[in-house]
Amino acid sequence: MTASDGLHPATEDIRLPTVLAALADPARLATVQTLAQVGESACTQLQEAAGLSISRSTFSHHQKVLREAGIISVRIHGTQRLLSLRRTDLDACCPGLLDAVTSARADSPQPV
Amino acid sequence: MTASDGLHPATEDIRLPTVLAALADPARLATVQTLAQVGESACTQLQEAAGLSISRSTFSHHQKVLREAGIISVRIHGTQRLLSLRRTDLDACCPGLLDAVTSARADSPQPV
DNA sequence: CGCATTGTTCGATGGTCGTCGAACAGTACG
DNA sequence: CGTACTGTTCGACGACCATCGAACAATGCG
Repeated sequence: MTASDGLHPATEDIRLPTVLAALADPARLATVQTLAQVGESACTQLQEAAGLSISRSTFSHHQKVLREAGIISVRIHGTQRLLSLRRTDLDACCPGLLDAVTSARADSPQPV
Repeated sequence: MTASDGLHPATEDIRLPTVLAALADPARLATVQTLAQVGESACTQLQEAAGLSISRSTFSHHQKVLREAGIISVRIHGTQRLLSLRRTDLDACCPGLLDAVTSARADSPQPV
Protein backbone atom coordinates (compact mmCIF):
# COMPACT_ATOMS: atom_id res chain seq x y z
CA MET A 1 0.00 0.00 0.00
CA THR A 2 1.66 3.17 -1.16
CA ALA A 3 1.11 5.95 1.34
CA SER A 4 -0.67 9.02 0.10
CA ASP A 5 0.75 12.48 0.74
CA GLY A 6 -2.63 14.18 0.78
CA LEU A 7 -1.93 15.68 -2.60
CA HIS A 8 -1.64 12.64 -4.82
CA PRO A 9 -3.81 9.54 -4.54
CA ALA A 10 -2.02 6.23 -4.05
CA THR A 11 -1.60 4.11 -7.14
CA GLU A 12 -4.19 1.59 -6.04
CA ASP A 13 -6.66 4.37 -5.34
CA ILE A 14 -6.77 5.54 -8.95
CA ARG A 15 -10.26 4.93 -10.34
CA LEU A 16 -11.00 4.60 -14.02
CA PRO A 17 -14.25 6.63 -14.05
CA THR A 18 -12.48 9.44 -12.22
CA VAL A 19 -9.60 9.38 -14.70
CA LEU A 20 -11.98 9.43 -17.64
CA ALA A 21 -13.97 12.29 -16.14
CA ALA A 22 -10.77 14.25 -15.65
CA LEU A 23 -9.71 13.66 -19.25
CA ALA A 24 -13.15 14.49 -20.63
CA ASP A 25 -12.72 18.23 -20.30
CA PRO A 26 -11.09 19.74 -23.43
CA ALA A 27 -8.82 22.02 -21.40
CA ARG A 28 -7.58 19.15 -19.23
CA LEU A 29 -7.20 16.84 -22.21
CA ALA A 30 -5.08 19.45 -23.98
CA THR A 31 -3.06 19.85 -20.82
CA VAL A 32 -2.32 16.13 -20.62
CA GLN A 33 -1.56 15.83 -24.34
CA THR A 34 0.80 18.78 -24.16
CA LEU A 35 2.42 17.40 -21.04
CA ALA A 36 3.07 14.16 -22.88
CA GLN A 37 4.95 16.10 -25.54
CA VAL A 38 6.92 18.69 -23.61
CA GLY A 39 7.50 16.74 -20.41
CA GLU A 40 7.64 18.19 -16.94
CA SER A 41 6.80 21.87 -16.90
CA ALA A 42 5.40 24.62 -14.70
CA CYS A 43 1.76 25.70 -14.74
CA THR A 44 2.08 28.94 -16.65
CA GLN A 45 4.42 27.49 -19.28
CA LEU A 46 2.23 24.43 -19.68
CA GLN A 47 -0.91 26.49 -20.00
CA GLU A 48 0.84 28.58 -22.65
CA ALA A 49 2.12 25.53 -24.50
CA ALA A 50 -1.34 23.98 -24.49
CA GLY A 51 -2.81 27.17 -25.91
CA LEU A 52 -5.31 27.55 -23.11
CA SER A 53 -6.71 31.04 -22.83
CA ILE A 54 -8.29 30.70 -19.44
CA SER A 55 -7.65 32.41 -16.13
CA ARG A 56 -4.95 31.24 -13.76
CA SER A 57 -7.52 30.26 -11.18
CA THR A 58 -9.35 28.07 -13.68
CA PHE A 59 -6.15 26.36 -14.73
CA SER A 60 -5.28 25.84 -11.11
CA HIS A 61 -8.63 24.14 -10.70
CA HIS A 62 -8.01 21.87 -13.69
CA GLN A 63 -4.58 21.01 -12.41
CA LYS A 64 -6.13 20.02 -9.11
CA VAL A 65 -8.67 17.77 -10.81
CA LEU A 66 -5.95 16.04 -12.82
CA ARG A 67 -3.82 15.63 -9.72
CA GLU A 68 -6.63 14.25 -7.57
CA ALA A 69 -7.52 11.81 -10.34
CA GLY A 70 -3.95 10.51 -10.19
CA ILE A 71 -3.05 11.61 -13.71
CA ILE A 72 -0.34 14.13 -12.89
CA SER A 73 2.08 14.69 -10.06
CA VAL A 74 3.32 17.98 -8.70
CA ARG A 75 6.85 18.85 -7.63
CA ILE A 76 7.61 22.17 -5.99
CA HIS A 77 10.62 24.06 -7.27
CA GLY A 78 11.01 27.58 -5.96
CA THR A 79 7.90 29.59 -6.64
CA GLN A 80 6.65 27.26 -9.29
CA ARG A 81 4.97 23.86 -9.37
CA LEU A 82 6.36 21.43 -11.89
CA LEU A 83 3.73 19.13 -13.35
CA SER A 84 4.41 15.74 -14.89
CA LEU A 85 2.46 12.66 -15.96
CA ARG A 86 2.14 9.62 -13.69
CA ARG A 87 2.66 7.21 -16.56
CA THR A 88 3.48 4.04 -14.66
CA ASP A 89 0.74 4.60 -12.09
CA LEU A 90 -1.80 5.20 -14.82
CA ASP A 91 -0.70 2.07 -16.65
CA ALA A 92 -1.17 0.11 -13.44
CA CYS A 93 -4.80 1.17 -13.34
CA CYS A 94 -5.55 1.02 -17.03
CA PRO A 95 -2.77 -0.17 -19.36
CA GLY A 96 -2.69 1.65 -22.66
CA LEU A 97 -5.14 4.35 -21.76
CA LEU A 98 -2.65 7.17 -21.54
CA ASP A 99 -0.95 6.16 -24.76
CA ALA A 100 -4.30 5.93 -26.51
CA VAL A 101 -5.30 9.38 -25.34
CA THR A 102 -2.01 11.17 -25.87
CA SER A 103 -1.28 9.61 -29.23
CA ALA A 104 -4.69 10.57 -30.51
CA ARG A 105 -4.62 13.37 -33.03
CA ALA A 106 -5.50 16.71 -31.49
CA ASP A 107 -8.41 16.29 -33.93
CA SER A 108 -10.12 19.25 -35.43
CA PRO A 109 -8.15 21.83 -33.43
CA GLN A 110 -10.79 23.14 -31.13
CA PRO A 111 -10.00 26.52 -29.57
CA VAL A 112 -10.28 26.28 -25.84
CA MET B 1 -17.36 11.06 -45.90
CA THR B 2 -19.62 8.49 -44.36
CA ALA B 3 -23.18 9.72 -44.34
CA SER B 4 -24.86 10.00 -40.96
CA ASP B 5 -28.30 8.52 -40.39
CA GLY B 6 -29.30 11.03 -37.76
CA LEU B 7 -28.87 8.46 -35.06
CA HIS B 8 -25.18 7.63 -35.27
CA PRO B 9 -22.42 10.15 -35.90
CA ALA B 10 -20.16 9.54 -38.88
CA THR B 11 -16.82 7.97 -38.09
CA GLU B 12 -14.92 11.18 -38.76
CA ASP B 13 -17.28 13.11 -36.49
CA ILE B 14 -16.34 11.12 -33.40
CA ARG B 15 -14.60 13.45 -30.94
CA LEU B 16 -12.29 12.24 -28.24
CA PRO B 17 -13.53 14.56 -25.45
CA THR B 18 -17.09 13.50 -26.19
CA VAL B 19 -16.12 9.82 -26.07
CA LEU B 20 -14.29 10.29 -22.78
CA ALA B 21 -17.20 12.21 -21.28
CA ALA B 22 -19.54 9.41 -22.31
CA LEU B 23 -17.30 6.78 -20.72
CA ALA B 24 -16.79 8.80 -17.55
CA ASP B 25 -20.15 7.90 -16.05
CA PRO B 26 -20.00 4.65 -14.05
CA ALA B 27 -23.29 3.38 -15.45
CA ARG B 28 -22.20 4.00 -19.03
CA LEU B 29 -18.75 2.57 -18.41
CA ALA B 30 -20.29 -0.59 -17.01
CA THR B 31 -22.57 -0.74 -20.02
CA VAL B 32 -19.66 -0.56 -22.44
CA GLN B 33 -17.57 -3.06 -20.48
CA THR B 34 -20.46 -5.49 -20.34
CA LEU B 35 -21.18 -4.98 -24.01
CA ALA B 36 -17.59 -5.88 -24.78
CA GLN B 37 -18.07 -9.18 -22.99
CA VAL B 38 -21.53 -10.32 -24.01
CA GLY B 39 -21.64 -8.79 -27.47
CA GLU B 40 -24.74 -7.39 -29.14
CA SER B 41 -27.72 -7.35 -26.82
CA ALA B 42 -30.98 -5.56 -26.17
CA CYS B 43 -31.37 -2.72 -23.67
CA THR B 44 -33.12 -4.59 -20.88
CA GLN B 45 -30.83 -7.62 -21.07
CA LEU B 46 -27.76 -5.43 -21.23
CA GLN B 47 -28.89 -3.35 -18.28
CA GLU B 48 -29.48 -6.54 -16.34
CA ALA B 49 -26.12 -8.02 -17.32
CA ALA B 50 -24.35 -4.83 -16.30
CA GLY B 51 -26.05 -4.92 -12.93
CA LEU B 52 -27.52 -1.46 -13.29
CA SER B 53 -30.40 -0.78 -10.95
CA ILE B 54 -31.68 2.36 -12.60
CA SER B 55 -34.95 3.19 -14.29
CA ARG B 56 -35.60 2.37 -17.91
CA SER B 57 -35.75 6.03 -18.79
CA THR B 58 -32.35 6.67 -17.28
CA PHE B 59 -30.82 3.76 -19.15
CA SER B 60 -32.41 5.00 -22.33
CA HIS B 61 -30.74 8.34 -21.68
CA HIS B 62 -27.34 6.70 -21.17
CA GLN B 63 -27.78 4.64 -24.30
CA LYS B 64 -28.47 7.83 -26.21
CA VAL B 65 -25.34 9.50 -24.86
CA LEU B 66 -23.21 6.49 -25.84
CA ARG B 67 -24.80 6.39 -29.26
CA GLU B 68 -24.38 10.10 -29.94
CA ALA B 69 -20.76 9.87 -28.85
CA GLY B 70 -20.23 7.20 -31.50
CA ILE B 71 -19.44 4.43 -29.04
CA ILE B 72 -22.35 2.12 -29.73
CA SER B 73 -24.66 1.46 -32.64
CA VAL B 74 -28.29 0.49 -32.53
CA ARG B 75 -30.07 -2.06 -34.68
CA ILE B 76 -33.82 -2.48 -34.51
CA HIS B 77 -35.15 -6.01 -34.24
CA GLY B 78 -38.83 -6.32 -33.56
CA THR B 79 -39.73 -4.45 -30.42
CA GLN B 80 -36.20 -4.32 -29.14
CA ARG B 81 -33.09 -2.31 -29.94
CA LEU B 82 -29.92 -4.32 -30.20
CA LEU B 83 -26.85 -2.44 -29.02
CA SER B 84 -23.29 -3.18 -30.07
CA LEU B 85 -19.89 -1.53 -29.90
CA ARG B 86 -18.50 0.47 -32.83
CA ARG B 87 -15.05 -1.02 -32.40
CA THR B 88 -13.49 -0.12 -35.72
CA ASP B 89 -14.94 3.39 -35.73
CA LEU B 90 -13.63 4.00 -32.24
CA ASP B 91 -10.21 2.71 -33.20
CA ALA B 92 -10.19 5.12 -36.11
CA CYS B 93 -10.64 8.02 -33.71
CA CYS B 94 -8.45 6.78 -30.92
CA PRO B 95 -6.62 3.47 -31.42
CA GLY B 96 -6.41 1.37 -28.30
CA LEU B 97 -8.80 3.39 -26.22
CA LEU B 98 -11.64 0.90 -26.25
CA ASP B 99 -9.33 -2.00 -25.47
CA ALA B 100 -7.74 -0.05 -22.63
CA VAL B 101 -11.12 0.75 -21.14
CA THR B 102 -12.80 -2.60 -21.62
CA SER B 103 -9.82 -4.66 -20.51
CA ALA B 104 -9.48 -2.62 -17.34
CA ARG B 105 -10.51 -4.49 -14.25
CA ALA B 106 -13.97 -3.54 -13.05
CA ASP B 107 -11.89 -2.31 -10.13
CA SER B 108 -13.30 -2.15 -6.66
CA PRO B 109 -16.81 -3.25 -7.64
CA GLN B 110 -18.73 -0.04 -7.21
CA PRO B 111 -22.50 -0.55 -6.91
CA VAL B 112 -24.24 1.57 -9.51
C1' DC C 1 12.25 45.42 3.56
C1' DG C 2 9.56 46.17 -0.73
C1' DC C 3 8.19 44.39 -5.06
C1' DA C 4 7.33 41.05 -8.65
C1' DT C 5 6.17 36.38 -9.90
C1' DT C 6 3.68 32.09 -9.33
C1' DG C 7 -0.22 29.65 -7.83
C1' DT C 8 -3.97 28.72 -4.56
C1' DT C 9 -8.31 29.58 -2.27
C1' DC C 10 -12.77 31.61 -1.89
C1' DG C 11 -17.43 32.85 -3.01
C1' DA C 12 -20.55 33.52 -6.81
C1' DT C 13 -22.81 32.48 -11.09
C1' DG C 14 -24.59 30.18 -15.02
C1' DG C 15 -24.83 25.95 -17.27
C1' DT C 16 -24.89 21.03 -17.68
C1' DC C 17 -25.88 16.31 -15.95
C1' DG C 18 -28.05 12.17 -13.76
C1' DT C 19 -32.15 10.73 -12.06
C1' DC C 20 -37.02 9.87 -11.75
C1' DG C 21 -42.10 9.03 -12.92
C1' DA C 22 -45.61 9.70 -16.16
C1' DA C 23 -47.10 9.61 -20.63
C1' DC C 24 -46.47 8.03 -25.22
C1' DA C 25 -45.23 4.97 -29.35
C1' DG C 26 -44.25 0.79 -31.80
C1' DT C 27 -44.39 -4.18 -32.24
C1' DA C 28 -45.95 -8.86 -31.15
C1' DC C 29 -49.36 -12.09 -29.58
C1' DG C 30 -54.07 -14.01 -28.56
C1' DC D 1 -59.13 -5.31 -31.10
C1' DG D 2 -56.98 -5.50 -26.61
C1' DT D 3 -53.07 -6.68 -23.87
C1' DA D 4 -48.28 -7.08 -22.98
C1' DC D 5 -43.65 -5.86 -23.70
C1' DT D 6 -39.84 -2.66 -24.99
C1' DG D 7 -38.09 1.51 -25.20
C1' DT D 8 -38.40 6.81 -25.90
C1' DT D 9 -39.70 11.47 -24.71
C1' DC D 10 -40.93 15.02 -21.57
C1' DG D 11 -40.72 18.11 -17.75
C1' DA D 12 -38.81 18.58 -13.18
C1' DC D 13 -35.49 18.58 -9.58
C1' DG D 14 -31.19 18.41 -7.18
C1' DA D 15 -26.35 18.05 -7.64
C1' DC D 16 -22.27 18.98 -9.69
C1' DC D 17 -19.03 21.68 -12.74
C1' DA D 18 -16.37 25.26 -15.38
C1' DT D 19 -15.48 29.84 -15.12
C1' DC D 20 -14.25 34.28 -13.23
C1' DG D 21 -12.20 38.10 -10.21
C1' DA D 22 -10.50 39.25 -5.87
C1' DA D 23 -7.88 38.20 -2.08
C1' DC D 24 -4.22 35.59 -0.14
C1' DA D 25 0.27 32.92 0.43
C1' DA D 26 4.97 31.75 -0.73
C1' DT D 27 9.21 32.38 -2.87
C1' DG D 28 12.87 35.02 -5.20
C1' DC D 29 15.23 39.44 -6.31
C1' DG D 30 17.04 43.98 -5.63
